[in-house]
Amino acid sequence: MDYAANVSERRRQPPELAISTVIFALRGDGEASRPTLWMPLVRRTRQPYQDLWALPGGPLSAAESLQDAAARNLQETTGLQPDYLEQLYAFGGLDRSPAQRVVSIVYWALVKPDEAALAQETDNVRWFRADGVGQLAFDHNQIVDYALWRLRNKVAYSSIAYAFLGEKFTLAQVREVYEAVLGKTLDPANFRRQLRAAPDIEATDEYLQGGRHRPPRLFRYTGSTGPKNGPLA
Amino acid sequence: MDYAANVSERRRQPPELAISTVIFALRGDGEASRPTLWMPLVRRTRQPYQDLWALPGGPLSAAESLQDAAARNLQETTGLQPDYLEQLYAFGGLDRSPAQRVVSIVYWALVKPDEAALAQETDNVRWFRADGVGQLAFDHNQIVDYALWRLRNKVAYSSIAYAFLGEKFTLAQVREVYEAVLGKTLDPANFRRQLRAAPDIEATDEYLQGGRHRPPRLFRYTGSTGPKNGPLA
DNA sequence: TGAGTTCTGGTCATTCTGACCTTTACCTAC
DNA sequence: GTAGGTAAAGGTCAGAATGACCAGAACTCA
Repeated sequence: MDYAANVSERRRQPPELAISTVIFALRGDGEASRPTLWMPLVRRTRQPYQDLWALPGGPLSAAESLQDAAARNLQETTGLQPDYLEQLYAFGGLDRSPAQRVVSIVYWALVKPDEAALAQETDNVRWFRADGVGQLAFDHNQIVDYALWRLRNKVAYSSIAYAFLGEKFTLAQVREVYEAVLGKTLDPANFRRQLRAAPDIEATDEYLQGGRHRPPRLFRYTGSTGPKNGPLA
Repeated sequence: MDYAANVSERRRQPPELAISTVIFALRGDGEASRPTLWMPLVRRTRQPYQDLWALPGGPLSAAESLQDAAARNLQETTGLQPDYLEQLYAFGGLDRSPAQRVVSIVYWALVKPDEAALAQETDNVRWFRADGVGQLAFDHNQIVDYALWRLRNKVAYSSIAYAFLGEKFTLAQVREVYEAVLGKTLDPANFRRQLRAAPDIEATDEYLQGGRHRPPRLFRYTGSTGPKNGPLA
């Protein structure tokens, strides 16, 4: 009965529009192991779901595009300005939020290591491993799962891996991105062969010093960054 | 000045939420040639863009999910109940509609030939070739282009082609779907080899009679229909 | 009966892929 | 300084997948 009352109550008001973003970055775990996927979350300071962690987001201002709203909100809540920002999905189930019905248009973003290092951790903003976020507010666990699914798919057929890397990188670093995202190890020699055949990866004449082994050559990505499959491209 | 006034006017009101759908079906062109992609459009009976053709759509009712809203609206405007219905994109540019700002969550659908044959053509609903829709209302040309892009991509790596076909079909009919969508001819023998290697295509012991050539065997698709990559799957 | 059509199965060369090996070049420990 | 460890870098090899093409089978129509 309470449920039916809630439903008919909601029926009177138009759904509210909100923007949220799932942000991915690659971070070295400890010192020894390989880098893994991380994402920043914000703590809810109000009901509902007070004190639970949630995706950064907020209402859509009337005078900005969806993408602009996502970028601005990201900047305000986490201080991040990602190089890669793309629409993920519009979530509009009836019971996503207990009181007012909310339709969330969710974006997903990839940030480079230097950008991720700048991001301040505050009491209400904390980075989590993507595979260990715990229970989140609203349906945000479902959203994170879907974003991970999209990321894993897209990394396999697209060139988004370089959105995780700086201007110059070794081929082993590219491989670490793939390994972290796909969750499996790849043969270094075969991986290298494929990348050397790719048209938009250019060898520099610099080498990365400091490892306890033969110094690897640095490469540069000359393809276009950012999402290329949107309706605007 | 007028423009600035419009913008500040819009700024006061929250954006309106609407649902639209791009519907694809395969139809035999004339008699001789191959089937091509078609889509139903509805005539605008009000301003803005009165008398122009537009995608079927309407406002989001407060008590139904996005997908349900798309399916219901589709049924009401075109009489169609597609087997395949998937979210395409959320369009939220500032100037999509001249007066009130509208955020449209767009779905795309694939219908089988028997379903498409049922669809009534009225004065305000007409089928168009997908590559010759002319000028549409709002930003619907851009939306159609994007839907076509998605369809062409997805047909290449997914099994959505069978959403265009009935229960039993010849391998040549499957090839015609690919050829119509991709816009190029495919080698019949090589195409057949690939389909025979696919796990979820099953040969029946029936043959299609009536052609002026050797009767082709009928096959059945045993995989799951409908979108499988959504956040709910 | 022969011509025309598509169905169906096959060959062949090329490319792509995964598994694995060898040499190179650095670092560190002795 | 020398030996051993490590990853870089390039290569081989067999099997799978792909594209181009050929030939017989099975129907209809003239």
